Formats: sequence, C-alpha cells, structure tokens
Amino acid sequence: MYVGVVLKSKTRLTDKIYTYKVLEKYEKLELLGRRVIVPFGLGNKKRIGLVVESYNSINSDFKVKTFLEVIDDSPIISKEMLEIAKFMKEEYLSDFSSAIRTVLPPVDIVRINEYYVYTDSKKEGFFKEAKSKDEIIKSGISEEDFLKLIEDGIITVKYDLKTNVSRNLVTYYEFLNKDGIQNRAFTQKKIIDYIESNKIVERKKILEVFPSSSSSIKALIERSNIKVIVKEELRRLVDKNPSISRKTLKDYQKNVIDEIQRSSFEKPFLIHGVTGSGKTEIYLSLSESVIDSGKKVIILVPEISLTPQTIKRFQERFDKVAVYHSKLSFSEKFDQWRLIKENKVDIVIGTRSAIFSPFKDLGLIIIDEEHELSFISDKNPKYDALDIAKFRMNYNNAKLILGSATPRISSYYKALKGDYRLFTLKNRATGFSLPSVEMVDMRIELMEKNYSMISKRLKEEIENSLRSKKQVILFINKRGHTSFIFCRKCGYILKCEACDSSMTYHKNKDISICHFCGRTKEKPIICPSCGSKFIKEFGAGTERLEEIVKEEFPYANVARMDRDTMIRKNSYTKIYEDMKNHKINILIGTQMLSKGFDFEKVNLVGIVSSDISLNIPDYRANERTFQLLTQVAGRSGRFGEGKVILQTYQPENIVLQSAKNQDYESFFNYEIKIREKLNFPPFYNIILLRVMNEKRIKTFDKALEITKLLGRELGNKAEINGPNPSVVERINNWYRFNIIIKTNEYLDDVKKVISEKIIENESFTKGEFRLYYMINPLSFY
DNA sequence: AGCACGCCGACT
DNA sequence: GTCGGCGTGCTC
Repeated sequence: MYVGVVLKSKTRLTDKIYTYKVLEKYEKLELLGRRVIVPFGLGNKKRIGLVVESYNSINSDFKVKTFLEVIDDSPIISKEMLEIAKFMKEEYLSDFSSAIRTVLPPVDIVRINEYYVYTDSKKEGFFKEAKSKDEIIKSGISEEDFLKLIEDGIITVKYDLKTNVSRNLVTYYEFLNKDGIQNRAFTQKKIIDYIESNKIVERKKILEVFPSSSSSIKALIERSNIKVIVKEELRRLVDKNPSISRKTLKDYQKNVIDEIQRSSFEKPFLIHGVTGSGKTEIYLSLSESVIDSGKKVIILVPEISLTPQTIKRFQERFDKVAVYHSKLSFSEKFDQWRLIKENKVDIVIGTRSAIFSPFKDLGLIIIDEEHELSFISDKNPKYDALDIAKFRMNYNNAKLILGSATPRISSYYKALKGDYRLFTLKNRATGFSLPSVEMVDMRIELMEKNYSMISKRLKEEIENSLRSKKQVILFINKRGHTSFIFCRKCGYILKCEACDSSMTYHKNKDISICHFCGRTKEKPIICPSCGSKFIKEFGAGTERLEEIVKEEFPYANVARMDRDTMIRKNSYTKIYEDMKNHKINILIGTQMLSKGFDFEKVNLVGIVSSDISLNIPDYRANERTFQLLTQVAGRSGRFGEGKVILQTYQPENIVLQSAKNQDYESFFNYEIKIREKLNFPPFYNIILLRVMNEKRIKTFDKALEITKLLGRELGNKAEINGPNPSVVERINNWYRFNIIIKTNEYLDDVKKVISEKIIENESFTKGEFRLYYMINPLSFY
C-alpha cells in the first residue's frame, strides 16, 4: 500500500504530492487525513506531512521511501476538508501546502524530538527511561552497538512533537481520608472537611475559599489524604447558561423564516434587508430550528471586534457557542477547534476562517454583511468564504443564507438570474423609517467663502442634535491629520523615499507617515526644494476634523476612532461603552464605525467627505462607495427620527444620488450596465499578475516577457493589458508592474497557462523577482 | 529549505 | 594530485 503525502513546506518547489510506502503495521488504518512523519531529501530529514491520497499500487519512475510514523490516533480532518483544500488549489491557483494548512487544526508542530525506548519492557537494559541518541552514546555505548540494538529490535525510535499550543490543565482534589492530620493543623482540617463535603473540588476554588492555603494542601497531598486529579479543559470564550431573550417576530420576518425552512431550494438565499430590518432575529430563529434538528450552524461576520453585539445576541440565545477569529491565541483557537470537532458546541460565530469549522453535521451557514471584502483572503489560498460556503452547502446538503443591506453586485446579479433565492426587506423592525439624507454641495460652500470642512447645514444640525441631548457620528474616509504637505511656491510635495506616495501628516505625533510602508519623516519648516516657507499641509483626515470639531463645539465631548486610536485591545469596547452611556457627544471615525455601531441616541450622521473612495482606480470603487455610505447612513436614527448630511464636491454623481435616496436597485441597475460594457465582473473575471523587483527596468522587462508569453499561449481567449506600473509604482523600494487579464469562458485555460507556464517556471518565481497573482483581486494598488 | 554533486581554480 | 568554494538541481 502507498499514500500520497503533502509536506508542510515553505517553497513552491516541494509543493506537490509525494508517494510513500506504508509500513505493514499501518496498512489496516484509514490514513487519509492523518499526519505522518516522513524521511525527506538526501539527508532523510524528518518532516511532517498530511496523507491526502492512498493507492494500492503505483508505477513509479522514482524511488519510494517508507514513512516512519503516524502522528494522529485518528484522521484529524475529514474527506470534506481534503476536498476543500484541493478545490482551493484549483480555484485560486494556491499552493497545496497553504491550502492544506488552512483546513488543518490551528496547531503548528514546531519540533520533532527523537527518543528511544525498550521494545520489550520485560527485559532489563542499558537505560530505563526514554533517551535521545546523544544521551545513549554519551552513556558509553558505541555508535556501532547502538545501530545493532536498533537492528535487532531491542530499542525502537519514538517521536515527541512539540507544538505551539498550550493545554489548559485544571487541578482537582478528591477526598480520600483524614488519617494523621495534626490537631493543631486548623487550616488542613478546614480544607479536608470542605473537600469531604464536596467530594471533588477544583484547586482554584479551595484557594479562593481558604486564601494562602497552598502549603496546607501540599501537606494533605503528601499524607495521601486527598488525591490529585489533573484534567484538560477546553477554554470557553463565551458564557454558558443563556438568558433567553426572544423578541417577538414581525410578520415579514416570520414569512422569510417559514419560506426558507420549507424550501427545498438547493441554492443560496439572499436576504436583502435595509439596516435595522431585523436580519439577526431571522438568523437566530433559523439557527434555533436547525440546532433543534440536531445539526450545526456556522455564522460568519466580517470583523469580530466590530460585532460584539452580534456575538452577545447569539450567546444570549444559545447554550453551546464557539467563537473563532484571528485575534485569538493559538491555544485559544485550538480549544475552539476541538470544541467544534468534538461536537461540544452547536454553533460557531467567527470571521472568514470559521468557514472551515470541522462540524460533521453542518445544517446551516449564514454570512452576515456578505458584501464585506474581509470575507476574501488576499494571502494564499486567496479564497472567498462565500465560495467555500457554497462548497460546504452542496457537500453537506446544508442551507446557505447571505444577508446584506447592500449585497455584492455579483450576488444580486445571481439573485436576479435565479441562481439565488432573493428576499427583500424594506422596513426597519423598530418601525422607524430610514433616515432622510440631505446632500450638501461643498462647491457652493466654497463660493460662499466657507472654507471649513464642516458646511453650514452640518454645523446647524450638529447644534440641533447636541441641544436635544442626542449623539452625532461624523464620518471621514481618511485617517491622519492632513493628506499631504505641499509647497505653494514651487509645487513640491513631501513624498516617501521608498514608495511613490505622498506622506500623511499626523499632528499629535508631529510627524509625517507613509501609509504604505510606515516610514516617518519630520515636517519640514522650509521647502526642501526651493527653500520657501510657504510649505503647508493640505487635505484633511480624522485628526484634523477632530481638531476643527473641538474648536467649533468646545462644550461637546469628542472622541475619534480610526486605526491610530484603536491600537489597544480594549479601545473598541471603551468607545462602544462611552457611546452607549452618552459620555461621547460627537464621534469621529473612518469606516471602522460603519459596522454594528447601533446607538439609540444617534440621530445625526455627517458624512464629511466621501469623494475619495469614488475616485480610486478599481472596478469596485462605485460598489464600495455605495456600500460604505449606506452603512454609515444606517447608523442614524435606528430607534427614532434620524438625519444624514452628505457633503460632496460632485452632487450630480449617480452613485451618491442613489446612496442619498437609499435606493439599491437604481444603483444596481446603473452599475451592472457599466460592468457589462467594460467587461468587468460578474461578466468577466479579472486576473491580476504583479511582477516585483528592486530595479525598475528589470521589473518592466520581466513583466513584458510574461505578457508576451501570455499573448502567445492564450491568443484571443483573453484580453491582456500591460505591463503597466501599479498605481503606487514603488512600495518599500520594490517596483511593481501589473498585467491584467480579462476572460470569461476561458478562465480555466488562463489558469492553466498561469500555473504551468508562469508559476511553475522558476525564472519567474525564484530569486530576485516576486510574483503576486489573484483572480478578481481586492485592489489594484 | 537543505543537501550532495560537480566543475574549476589554488595549493601541497 | 587533492582540497574546497559555490553554483545547480533534486527531494517520493
């Protein structure tokens, strides 16, 4: 018997399936999905691999080695997960090794230690305990004798694996007897009585009840009055014992639930519901009935720290909940993984990687805010959690629900075509209507000599809100103080020396920062180019806005929320609590506050600037802008009358117009025509190939070579554009040239050429060049 | 990534 | 005639 093994490898060159012969003693085991230790290379170095295939016979033109040992007592991943890994390799042109790593449990084997033990425990020997080879040789046995001992089968090698996870061990004490406890040992007597009446007590509990009693416990253990029991307990991240809070469902919510439950439709459901339409309550009810039928549920949310409210609502409703996201430690992740794998939870809430939760009886997958780009990974495997969800839906015959107020263009398109079943919720569950949006033309403000970032209308409305003791959210899509530093005399712009990007001035640190590489520079007092003192900062970010707002409304409590103020782990919770308790009157922030920030008293949202995101060179720019504005606007008036002021320099723009009217359909109809006309997704796939090198000429030449090769291989099967310098041509001193390929029905041919002719060609991927490629990439920067 | 092989110059 | 430096290519 033989198995195909994928090694845990870092290089593309060893990223394939290697065949190993199976030791006879392992032939009866189901090896698929188990990890094995294999000898590899000329030095037969021990490496970890995962069995992904098995064969009864092989016809090989290579020599076959025998693998050494099976690591796992049972397969650690299911056939489904192996299939998913293979799917990702094909679908996203990922390497095998990282596709496998993604579906494996979140443990990393850091080291393999070799040691030797007696094969026959009845025989006496040179050593009693397991020892390493070095220790055995040092104890006076010659290398020759050592090898003979192994050959004769007297000692055998074992492997000890060191991992990066720590296990949560809990100590308990069990009552045995009261023999020999001194009369004067009062603490010991109290403790033994306590343990006797409770039979088994956790050590932590005793130390709580009887402070500083550890020496007394020690005495009891030494005298064998109590027995020590050490158990591993998986860390639970959410409280058990829910306090069931069930909201009464509106009729339209009941309809959606009924229809989904009754439906035998084997495709995804898309719930298009305005912000506040009560989608979460629908998710809760559907999850409940799936769990009651004995199946499991996965809920995906965009960014866990941004949705503690969602977690809270699931935790209040369900008993056995796991939480899974990238901010957990390795050990916490591993415990959550085992809770899922061992069927100790019914439901997992997590970010995109939670889609790989190893449930056996998956019944329902919900992707909330399905339009969020955080569901797409930009590292290998560059997977879209939505694709994996569809895979698992089919594999498990489970239901898949996508929810959003602003669905992806591609999702809505599929829904209209009948590939998804569409539900539309137009009203808020609270009964309040959507906030009214008022657009302010900033060009007129400028003509009327108001040079402030805040228009007269916005200022009035902020005053109104503050007067009626309400709260205000101000949104600006740019962090920092000012976007660039500019000399009005000669036109010089302060740029990063390693990237082709202007530097952003951060006033509170009094320093200019490059947002691409993080390099910093001091702000010049005179222009480094012409020496004039007319060098000044321009444009504005969150920091500058905060400054202005504090000047204009000195009596208000102002807080800022962006990447710079969210460095500490609890910063988010603090701002959330302060908002909830009305300690903050005006909250300023970037898109961070567009998700899940629902506060009763917010009745005004000011979109101070939104034009930037419209003008980025990306086919998704309109979609992103519309989504962002709708989400931000939705923060206003969740529980009452709400208002939104949208400031812009291009009020006639159709994207902004439809955002103002909160009219998704008209935005969709406009956007889908553009996509069709320009051969963009969902009609065509766009593949980005980026060549990077430290020399500009070399980068261009290599990119040109690849472009020509693609042209030769693909002919008219694809539209090839390039090489073009990236929008930011140089980052951290690396030049970047892009090749853009558009194709629809020949996607598979394009993928084949890229993987066989480019990725596997060492001259493109080895040495001084770096190659980045992605199908429908997240950005073209 | 390792590791060994092999080709070529330098040195005994 | 031999040593070793590094470029090259393979690993089931």
